[in-house]
Amino acid sequence: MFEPVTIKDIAKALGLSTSTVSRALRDTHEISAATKQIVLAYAKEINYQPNPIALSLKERRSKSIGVIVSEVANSYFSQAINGIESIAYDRGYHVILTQTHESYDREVINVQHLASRSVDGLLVSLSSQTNDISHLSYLHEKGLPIVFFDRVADEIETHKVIANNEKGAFEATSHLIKSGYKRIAHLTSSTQLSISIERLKGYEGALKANNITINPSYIKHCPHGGMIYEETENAIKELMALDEKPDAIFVAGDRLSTGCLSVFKNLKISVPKDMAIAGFSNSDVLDLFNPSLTSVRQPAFEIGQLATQMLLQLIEAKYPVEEFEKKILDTSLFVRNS
Amino acid sequence: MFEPVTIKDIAKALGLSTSTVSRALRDTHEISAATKQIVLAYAKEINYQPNPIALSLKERRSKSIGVIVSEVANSYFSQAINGIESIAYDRGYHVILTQTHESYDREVINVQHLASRSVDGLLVSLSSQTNDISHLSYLHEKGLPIVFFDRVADEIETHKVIANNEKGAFEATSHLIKSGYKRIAHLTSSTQLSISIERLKGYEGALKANNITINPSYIKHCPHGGMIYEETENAIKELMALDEKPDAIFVAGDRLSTGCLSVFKNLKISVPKDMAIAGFSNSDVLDLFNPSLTSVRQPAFEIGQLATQMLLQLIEAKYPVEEFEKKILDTSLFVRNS
DNA sequence: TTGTAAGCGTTATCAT
DNA sequence: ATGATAACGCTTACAA
Repeated sequence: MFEPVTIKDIAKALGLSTSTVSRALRDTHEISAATKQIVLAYAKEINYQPNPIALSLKERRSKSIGVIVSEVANSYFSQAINGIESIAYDRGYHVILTQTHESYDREVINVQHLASRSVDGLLVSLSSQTNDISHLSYLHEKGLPIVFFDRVADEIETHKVIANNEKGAFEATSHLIKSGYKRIAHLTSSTQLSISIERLKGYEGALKANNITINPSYIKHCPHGGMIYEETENAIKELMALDEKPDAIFVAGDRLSTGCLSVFKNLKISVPKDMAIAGFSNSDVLDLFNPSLTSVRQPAFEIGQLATQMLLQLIEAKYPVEEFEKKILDTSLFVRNS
Repeated sequence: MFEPVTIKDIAKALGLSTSTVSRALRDTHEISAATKQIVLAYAKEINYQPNPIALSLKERRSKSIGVIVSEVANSYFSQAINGIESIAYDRGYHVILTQTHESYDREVINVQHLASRSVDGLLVSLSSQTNDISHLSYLHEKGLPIVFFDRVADEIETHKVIANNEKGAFEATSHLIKSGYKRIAHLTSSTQLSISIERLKGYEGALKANNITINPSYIKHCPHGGMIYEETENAIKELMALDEKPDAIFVAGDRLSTGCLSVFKNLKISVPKDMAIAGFSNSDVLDLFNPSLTSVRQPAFEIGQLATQMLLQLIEAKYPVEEFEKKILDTSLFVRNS
């Protein structure tokens, strides 16, 4: 079974040396047109395919990039991965995909697994549990190109690509305020996540801009970002148990938004009928049909593309890069239309 | 920058030979406990990481599997990929992801790119454009382990994992019939796709079982499976232009189902108000909120897991496998609840 | 128990 | 223009 053809086989069959064959196969000038033709013809005939692993060993690069996300089955990430793959494909890179499921331990393992030189660079969106980023900074200092997207680590000096979370949150919250809501709660994920911090800032900014006092009991954290139903349910139950129930919620995450909607769908406790929800969500299906969500859409595909371009730039840079960029892409607000 | 530590470095530093170091690092018994400790301690100190590429070259395996799907940003596939990744992770394999975007050419390129010995096996769901599978059968004959999932090629003798498409289609169509619909159209993707054929069979079976004549003009193909809005729109317009308009549609695909719903949402032409739609869809968000779709849900995660288990079994088999399995997992029907 | 050497597939360097 | 050789990092006979 599976006996791959090597340069050696071609050399033997044609009575040439491996170096000659190698030269013929690439576009070196130090070879006669005649032998070149013979080699190429024979290589084609027996369908020779170069062994990328041997090449990787020699050139100390694998032509592949590692991607670390929390969940593939999340519209935002699957769209981002689509963007990542599109650029990687064009540039001849493989995409190696890993998930953290929001677990710090798993993130560390994945990073190390990928990084032990089987990957030329890393595209990272941090897990919600991640506080300590030494596993990444260690590699970064060693020279492994890393680009963050979405959930970034400010401590590490490298390229970053994010959505304008603060502005998106500001707009969503402002939209709720303009629509007449006054007691706006904020449902968000883990406290330390960059996206949570930015979105919280936008939420608070909008309240301040409208002279609404920030009510700390209106701000609820779900560290697992909507992955655990009960967590979201409890947060909402607590909000609904308040003396002054909120009349709207700004939700700061994709899974959290749908989680929130399903809690409201199932909830037995009394919920204001005209409760409004605005939240980050990249599910194209959701805002096509769900009438009760105003969604903040992130340009996930573009973020993935841009992050990949930047990573490949770092990987292929001849000299160490000194200037790092933080690209911030605008979100768009999809307002419910009925 | 990035000067990786090798076994050679350790050997030099400790005044040992590379083979001794290599032995110490693994669990060979042909080594003294003393040197072993010294080597392990030093390796840890300088944070030695073995180079997987060198290992791959030596052992002729990369501990990675290639995945070929049409689109990541499709609930079905992202869930399947989640399952794939979960098993691959447990078994220490990397997942290399590629997309065909339903293009045959791209499928061929991806297959070749992955297969040229950088991957130990392939998990394939065919593109809707694929007729000719020689690019796969060639590799399969050469001994590359391949497992198909979802969209399979019956011509190739290997493991396959699919949902019970025929039964799912039968149930969905039957459900429409039981609900009182009589003129049930069928919106499906490319003619040659295994899933299309199976779902068509289930649709026709349900009609026959209920003594309803099959109306060929009720069966519409969208080769791009809902990826091109106009294609879906035209199909539906044609259905709606028929003298005897259908009163229900059974839709045979994930993107096609949402595409169909959005067409109805946008369509200006007259559409029966009580038009019922039942279709394959794996969007958990969709059937949570959309009242107008009865959805056939595939166990995508389990399909991904099972396919990966089977692939790894093939990869790690000591002897060529002769008996191949076709696993068929049941779908479930989510009926609209209002 | 440890070291030497060959080999995995390729390319670069140096001869010829 | 072509061939021999070493090297990429690792493992494994085989020798010592």
